[in-house]
Amino acid sequence: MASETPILLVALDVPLAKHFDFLCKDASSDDIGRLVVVPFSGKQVVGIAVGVAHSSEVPSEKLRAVDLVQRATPPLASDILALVRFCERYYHAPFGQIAINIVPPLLRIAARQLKPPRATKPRRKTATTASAAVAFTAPTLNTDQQMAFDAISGALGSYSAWLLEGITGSGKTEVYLHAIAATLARGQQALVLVPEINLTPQFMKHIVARFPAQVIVTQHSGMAAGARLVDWRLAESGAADIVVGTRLAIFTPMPKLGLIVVDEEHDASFKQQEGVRYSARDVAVFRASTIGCPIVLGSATPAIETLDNVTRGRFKRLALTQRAVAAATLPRVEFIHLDSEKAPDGLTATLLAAIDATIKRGEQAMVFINRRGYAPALVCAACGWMPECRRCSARMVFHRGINKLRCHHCGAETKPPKACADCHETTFHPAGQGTERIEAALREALPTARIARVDRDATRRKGSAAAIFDATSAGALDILVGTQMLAKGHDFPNITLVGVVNADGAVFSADFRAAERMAQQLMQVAGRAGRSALPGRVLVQTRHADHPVYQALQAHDYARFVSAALVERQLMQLPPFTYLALLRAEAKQADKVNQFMRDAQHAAQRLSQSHAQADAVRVWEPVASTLERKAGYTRRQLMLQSPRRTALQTLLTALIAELRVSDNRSVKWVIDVDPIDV
DNA sequence: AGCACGCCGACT
DNA sequence: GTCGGCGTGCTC
Repeated sequence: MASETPILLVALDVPLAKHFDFLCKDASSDDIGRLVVVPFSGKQVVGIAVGVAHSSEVPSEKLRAVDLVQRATPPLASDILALVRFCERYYHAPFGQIAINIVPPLLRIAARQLKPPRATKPRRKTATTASAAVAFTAPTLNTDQQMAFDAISGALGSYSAWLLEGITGSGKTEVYLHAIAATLARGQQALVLVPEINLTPQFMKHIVARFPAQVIVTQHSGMAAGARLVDWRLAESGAADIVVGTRLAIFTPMPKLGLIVVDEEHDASFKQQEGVRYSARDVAVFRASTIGCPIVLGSATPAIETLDNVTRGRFKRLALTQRAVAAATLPRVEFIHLDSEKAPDGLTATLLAAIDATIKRGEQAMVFINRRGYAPALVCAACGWMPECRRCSARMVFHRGINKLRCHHCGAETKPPKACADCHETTFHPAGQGTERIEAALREALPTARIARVDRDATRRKGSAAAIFDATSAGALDILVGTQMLAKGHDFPNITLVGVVNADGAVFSADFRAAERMAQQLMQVAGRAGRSALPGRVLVQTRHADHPVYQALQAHDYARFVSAALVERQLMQLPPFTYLALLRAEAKQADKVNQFMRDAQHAAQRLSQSHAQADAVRVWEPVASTLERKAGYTRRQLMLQSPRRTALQTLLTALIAELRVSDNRSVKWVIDVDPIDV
């Protein structure tokens, strides 16, 4: 319908794959990418302008005027809009839901209050100015590091993708720092993505100390809203030289972006597991390729997909083979066979004796167990009944410190039962071990040892993890017990013993990626031992010492594990030999999800058959999700698999179109492209 | 998604 | 007699 007033096309944070039209008398194409406030469904909501038109298909009586176009601040840069478009196509998520959610929350709120957001004073980080007087000489690079740096710095100015593969302690960070320096010297900005857990004040101190005169900002979800916005602005204006952040930082506007680094690129936290299920690492590769800059993916234990990209020639491999501290040697890995030795409370006498000897020498030990709480279940002594969560298909985890049962999936908390629900007997035993129980057992066996626990429960308070790590560095602690929080990033030269209590469960999981994740974690944890001149030792309690994960660990040969895994993946036609997408659905009533899944499966099969043979997409049977019931919802998933990415994407587009028009209001569903847990 | 409207069950 | 459960319609 023709109209004299221009029409602004606005993307909103709704799960609808469309934009909405609003009247806006002074709209122009300059407004594309601007935040706007519009009346929508009876409320004012924040949207993003995606286009301008002279007329609208929408009947004129329905059209309403925008309340505000936020012109006090710059619109989202066109390369960021292009990044959102890419995610829309690749992850099949509505443009508006992606675009609104990448903007700092404060900007959204400020827009809604119809005020320009408070002007932000550019400021230097306090740590930056404080250390600005300190002259710092960068350490000289060893041969491997120098070759890696030469390759990357020589490639600045156009797209290239590098896997920087180096064992723990081989000095990847030093290569990043040199490459960042070379980028800044060209007048460009650098973006560093790190796993959630690595964005510690210590890590920031490290990078700030190295670039004392530069403006370094951060972007992660835990930041105060004001600081997040200030830092976003500094990045967007070009005033910030370096942005360090977690996965969401990949969407930070940076007009002079010249280098992207993804540290620990294999880390699962780069994949968003709710909402828009993007992989920040993969989006980063796309961003580098479109703006034309190098991307460096660093890891001691690269993802199998990343290694496959090297094989296919998409990424170039740079290997660091020497440990940066010359005297440091690789730790010796030994097994304690749980078949032949008892482990009361999870710890064998052999491991306890080794820990005792270590701390008597004045060195430190670390005990790794990938489970929080005291025991993963409570079991009735008479009949074997175990309390489960009412809303999830999972056992309740016993937390002795607070004397509660807790569901690790929905957060539900109850008191331990007085009597068994089945046989009414009143005696319960804790079954299995968690960090709390291992900590308690260590305190009992080694009463004079100074012990700290590092897991999500023990480090909930801000700064408490940092305090424990500081105390460890200062020698005020003898033993650290914890989950994979221990695996990352920290360099404690006095830790010479690492105990792995029991990782067998993950190694034999139904999820084909669990073994890969455990291999990566164990190599990381083992790397904590012997980072200085003192020799390190890793003791692994297991029943399956011959498993490829453990054999690779012992040989310090991740590539060997990868070879074994690849044979299996090829046999089963799993990634990287095929591409996967999951349709995940949940509903309160099981029959609703079941019906939805059957319909979706049939639709997918029909669509798959209408394509040529070469484009074949395999449609699996719908199955229960790993956690079948979660927070009162029954969950199912349907796997789609194809050797050709385009075939899979074509089918997904067609399938989603059908699901969107079909009547399934009571079912919540989402597409997960390149899922990391299946 | 969020919200309103609308029609059927157990209770202040 | 109502409060409230969630089915479905719609949002420019």
